[in-house]
Amino acid sequence: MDNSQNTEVKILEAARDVFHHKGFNGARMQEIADLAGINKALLHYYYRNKESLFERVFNDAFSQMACKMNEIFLSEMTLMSKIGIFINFYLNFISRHSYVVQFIINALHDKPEQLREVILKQNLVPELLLEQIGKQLREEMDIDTDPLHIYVNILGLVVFPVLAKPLIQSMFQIPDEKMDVFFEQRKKIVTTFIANGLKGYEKNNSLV
Amino acid sequence: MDNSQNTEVKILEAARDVFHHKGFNGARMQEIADLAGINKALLHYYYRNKESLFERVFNDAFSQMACKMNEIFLSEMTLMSKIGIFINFYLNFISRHSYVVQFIINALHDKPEQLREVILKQNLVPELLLEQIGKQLREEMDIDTDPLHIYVNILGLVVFPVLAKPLIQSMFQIPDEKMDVFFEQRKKIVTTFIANGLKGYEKNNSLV
DNA sequence: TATATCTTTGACCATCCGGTTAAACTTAAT
DNA sequence: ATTAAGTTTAACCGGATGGTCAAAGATATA
Repeated sequence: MDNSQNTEVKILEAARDVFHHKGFNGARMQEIADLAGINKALLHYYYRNKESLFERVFNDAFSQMACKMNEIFLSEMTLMSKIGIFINFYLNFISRHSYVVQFIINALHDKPEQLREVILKQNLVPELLLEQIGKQLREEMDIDTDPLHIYVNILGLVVFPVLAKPLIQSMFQIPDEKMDVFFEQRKKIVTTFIANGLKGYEKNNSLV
Repeated sequence: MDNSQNTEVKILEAARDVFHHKGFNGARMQEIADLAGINKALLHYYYRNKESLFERVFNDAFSQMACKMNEIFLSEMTLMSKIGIFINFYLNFISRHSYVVQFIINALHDKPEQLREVILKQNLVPELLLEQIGKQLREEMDIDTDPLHIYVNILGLVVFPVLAKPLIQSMFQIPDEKMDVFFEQRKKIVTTFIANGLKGYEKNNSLV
């Protein structure tokens, strides 16, 4: 029994590594088995097939990200504090797990219907999150606009550079060390950029 | 001769479609041949192997995007005009070619070294672009900050929602029609968000 | 018409890859 | 000790896939 749990953990960790880095089509069951230090048949003993293993990995990755966002944006703080914390947490987190977001986005791009079910099973109620952001925009900053746009703006400023890191590096020939500095700088840069960007939506200046 | 040019075009169009939608690992040479209406062996007659065909498709996609960006940001206009035009052009363009950016980003993520060479062969001098943006920030808006951050901010606000479209739709259960509206709204939203965000970088307020 | 070159095809090959099977091993309960 | 259930393995299978080859068809040249 003890050993079996251990095996499952090893499988999950190996599958996570391989799927995150190579996606569904690029991943090989053999490679996952090798990385977990087990037989390929044992992989199919624990997970019926590649798809079910992939779904499990996706579920874990997605819930991890979504829960953290919920935790931050549904907590008891100023909206601007939340945004600051989110930016810092996220830019730190992805310096170590830069592929997770791309993995999620690609997975959802490849099999939208299949994974939509996986997402819905998690009962995350993300509408609450938007409601909460909308409420705080109104009450704390006198801004009455679609909170989804604001949320997407924040995500875009934080997440995009991570997704596009290889693109940016290739285009502008930036070495790895300078990219670390770049991401560290963004913590401040993005925070003030958002703070100032929001001022455009104040009530007498609203777009909607 | 005439027919051979025709064949090459058909191959390129088919390869583009398949690679853009399914990536390198998801694409099948047979599918490309079928879509082009030719034999699979003929594919290898024109392009030695999958990799070389992929490189060609990547090169075309990348140069198309990069040239358009260069064209806009190196033209003779106010920086804010350029940004406005870029936002409008881009949000229109990707409503029809939503997968191109993701294709480029994924390709560069999968084979950074290999494709870096492809990029360098194009002699795009993107440093000029940053220089030009930096100059206009200084002269037109009295902003003295790293133009790369600004450029990435703009790209993030415009490109990220496109990349994350399936993610956003799944999370918030937004139907296709509403997403069209959403992207149309962003033209205004992003423009003012950037305009206001930039104000935070005015000289006596600079971060660097 | 004969010849050389370029284009296209059908058939084929080696390998990879997801998945299966039957048997062996381990463990805990009786 | 026997049995039953859970765990692990080696060997194997069938189909998919990237790639090749020799020959046939088309085209232009002399």
